[in-house]
Formats: sequence, structure tokens, C-alpha cells
Amino acid sequence: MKNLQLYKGSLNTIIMKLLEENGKMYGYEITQKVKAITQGELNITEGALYPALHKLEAEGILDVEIAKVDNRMRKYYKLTEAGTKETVNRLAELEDFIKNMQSLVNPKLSLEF
Amino acid sequence: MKNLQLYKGSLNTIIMKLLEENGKMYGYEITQKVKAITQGELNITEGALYPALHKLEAEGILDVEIAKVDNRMRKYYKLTEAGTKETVNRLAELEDFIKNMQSLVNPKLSLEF
DNA sequence: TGTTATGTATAAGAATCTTATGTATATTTG
DNA sequence: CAAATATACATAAGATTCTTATACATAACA
Repeated sequence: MKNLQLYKGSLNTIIMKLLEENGKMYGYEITQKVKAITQGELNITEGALYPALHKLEAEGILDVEIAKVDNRMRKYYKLTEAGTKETVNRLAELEDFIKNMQSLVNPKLSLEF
Repeated sequence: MKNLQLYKGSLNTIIMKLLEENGKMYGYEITQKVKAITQGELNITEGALYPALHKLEAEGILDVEIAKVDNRMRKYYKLTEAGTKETVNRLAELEDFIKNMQSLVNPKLSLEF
């Protein structure tokens, strides 16, 4: 993941959300999708992505399915049942995180909520 | 910092923002303030806080001033000039980060902006 | 008098990331 | 057509940030 310390710890949540939305994706596709959505601001590095995918697979969050397209290997990942449930939690945690950060950074605004 | 991986990398920004707002604060005060603002959700641990403060001081972001209150030591930290400037950048980065995360997590919503 | 609160500090280890490198095929460009 | 870029996966070394545990010391409370 390129750019900022702030993104530390958010990669798993990003991966899981994208898979929840798109059914299945392969690694390179995830990097391109994130780059597109953030208009080039966030570039996930392979050194961060692939170990993260392998770990999520080992934890039973993701399933993998190997394919060959244009003579090149692709590893499609998708959420397992457990992974789908866990994604709900992660997204709730992310929402709380964002709310807390906004409260910290913009205390006046948070009084209105 | 207790709780979630998500908060990784956000501690420096939190510290700097609180100091920008409150002029000067000491370590323990920061932990209590954060706990109060997040309604107990975010508990900064000493093992994270003190090394972070020392590093920010070494980087010239913070100045320290030692005081003795009720026979107990306090180290008051405040932003240096450079620190004040840097805080503006960090807060802008945090805003971008939050926007990007919201785009990733709620793509439909982001289309409306 | 023991526990909790206040206050700072560090060390060992875990987790996550960057940077660099490696392998391989396909496509584009000069 | 050769070189560069894009596609696609992978890992290893090192940096950074955090958790957990421990340490020291005073004040307040039960």
C-alpha cells in the first residue's frame, strides 16, 4: 500500500469489501480497482497485497480458484461464508473508526450529531 | 492504542490535532481526552503514546515543558512552528483518507458527491 | 491497607507495510 | 523488431507502529 501511514490496517477491510461487492476478484484487479476508485491516490503494492490475500485465505475468510486467461495465471478470490459474516463486522468497525476520527478532528461538527 | 488495526498510523495525527486545539497537553491528559471524545471506544496505550510523543519531539514537531503538579511530574507538549504547519498537512491527508475509505466502502454514496 | 487513579517510561514481540527483487507472458511503441 | 510497459503472481529484508508486560512513583479512596 503506497502513500500514508493512515492506511495501515485498512487493507483487509478494503479487500473484503471489494470482494463482497464484486463476487470474485484477482489480485491485480484489486490494485487497479482501488487505484480507479481513489483516482490514483491509493496504490496497493504487491508486497502488501499478496501476503494479505494469503493470510485471509489461511484464516478461512477467502477461497481461491485458479484460472488461466490469455496464457497467464490468475487467482480469483472470493469470500467464504465465514468471510461474508466477518465482513459485516469489519465494515461496522470501519464506520465507528471514521466516526471517531471525525469526532477527534472536527469536534464542533460532531456536536451536531 | 487499543482496539483495532484500523487506528494504526492515526495516532500522530490525533496527537497533533488535539495539541492544535488545546495549546498544550500532557500525555495522560491526551489518553483521557481521546477516551472521552470517543466515548470509551479508543484507548491509547502508554506503550504507543510515549514513544510517539518522543519521536514527534525528536522530529521537531513538538516542544516539551516539564512541570510539577501535586508533587507529580507532568510533561506538557505543544506544537512547534514547524509542527503547526505540518498539522495542516496531516489533517488534509486524514480528510483524503476518510474520503477514499468512504468511496471504497460506499461507492453508491460517493457517486452523489 | 490495598486498590484505583495519576503520571511517565521502556523492552520484547506481533502485525502491517515499503522497497527491492524475481519470474513469466502479452501488448504497445519507437 | 527491439525495448518498454502492462499484466500477473510471489517473497525476503527491513522499517514502522502498535500491543503487552513491566517498572517506578505519588495521591486518593475504600
